[in-house]
Amino acid sequence: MDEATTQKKDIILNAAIKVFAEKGYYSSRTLDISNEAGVAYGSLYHYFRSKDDILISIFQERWNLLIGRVQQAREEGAGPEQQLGMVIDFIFRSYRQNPDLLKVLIMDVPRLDKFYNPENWKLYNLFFRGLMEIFHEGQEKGVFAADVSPIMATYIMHGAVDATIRQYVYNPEFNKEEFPVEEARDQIMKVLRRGFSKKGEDETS
Amino acid sequence: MDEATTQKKDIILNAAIKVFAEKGYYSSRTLDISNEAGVAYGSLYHYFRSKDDILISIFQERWNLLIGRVQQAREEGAGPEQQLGMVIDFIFRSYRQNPDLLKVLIMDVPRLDKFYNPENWKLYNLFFRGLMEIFHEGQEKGVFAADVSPIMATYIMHGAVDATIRQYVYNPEFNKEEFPVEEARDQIMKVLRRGFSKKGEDETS
DNA sequence: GTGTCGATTGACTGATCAGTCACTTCATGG
DNA sequence: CCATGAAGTGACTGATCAGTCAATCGACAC
Repeated sequence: MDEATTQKKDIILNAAIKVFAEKGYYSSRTLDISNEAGVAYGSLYHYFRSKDDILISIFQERWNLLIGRVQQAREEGAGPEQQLGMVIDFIFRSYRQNPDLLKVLIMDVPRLDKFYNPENWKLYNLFFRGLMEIFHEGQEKGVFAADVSPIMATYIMHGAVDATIRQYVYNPEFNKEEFPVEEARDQIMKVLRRGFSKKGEDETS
Repeated sequence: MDEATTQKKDIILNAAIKVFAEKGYYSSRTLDISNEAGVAYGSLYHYFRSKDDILISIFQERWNLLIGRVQQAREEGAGPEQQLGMVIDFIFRSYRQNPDLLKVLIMDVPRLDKFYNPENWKLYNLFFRGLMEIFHEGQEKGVFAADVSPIMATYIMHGAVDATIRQYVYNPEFNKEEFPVEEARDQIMKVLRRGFSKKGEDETS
């Protein structure tokens, strides 16, 4: 795939992110995407097999970025707590930079039947695998409590971040101005640090 | 609305939950729903205005149940921690009893454009309001840390539960047999109790 | 100047489905 | 036993759209 092709695909993908975020996947017309991208309707099908393929491509491309960041955090973060903080921070910065993308990844991708194939599951779970490694290392180093399974810790962390961003994206009653993303991020980190901490371990049955 | 009408509506709603859970809202045909319910196609439109109306009715009816349970927990739970536990326990028990319903509430309802009207937001946020009261009381009684806002605590709790149930519903790589719901529930409670606990408050900057 | 081939175009088509509606059946009460 | 209207029926329709395809463009080679 040459440079020009990659660029054109990217233009279409970014247009699709915008359109999907605005109207939701099923209400979006492929014609809307081609208009937004400034290409002919038929060109979409030159670069992608189908509408589904466009959505799945968005996921695959951007999810790989996320996995890369987890890897980077593993390598550069001083300790498990810092590594966790880096991942959470990256997700919130991604939201600030491109709320539309997060909306699509959180709301549209998981609703597509075709998304659930072995290839995508593998990719999806790679992110969780990276997080689990962080928790596992934290337990071995005696930083994180040993009585919480890394897999549950992973889901709890992911859920906390996911649900919060959902509020930013959808809840009109949630005051974004009075509650900036940075504040939300810090509070989540605070709760998770305490929740996973070794120090609290003996205090609950 | 007389008894017979209520019953018939309920039959249709339950059939719809099954169909939506199986194929997803957009891939479900209204004909599938009438077949599943054992009523004529046209009858659906006697009891409901539209396909959207069916999905929203599912949400409204069942969400009111959830809100009632939060209220009940507020009245019967000994302390904030117990009350929180009762709510979490109710959600996990709902999943065990009717996984299809949870799947629809988590995945299909939030993806419907028509869902996002003021009436539904109000109902949706009533649940969060109830949870916030629990956290607020916990802070006043000195059980929960004062430096985590009740609203964030609410989202974190909701997200943790939501993300975990999502794994049960969707992730084929997640081993449900080796990790029963009760275990997941207990670990979430453990992490949240520690995370929100007053005792950990001074240990993080 | 001419040939080749991938990129680009958008009008068209075939299939799909939510919702309608004219009709039938049933229950109730006078 | 009839009248009335609510409940129930399912064939049909009108609108919608994803995806196709035959035609055109344009860049590069020889």
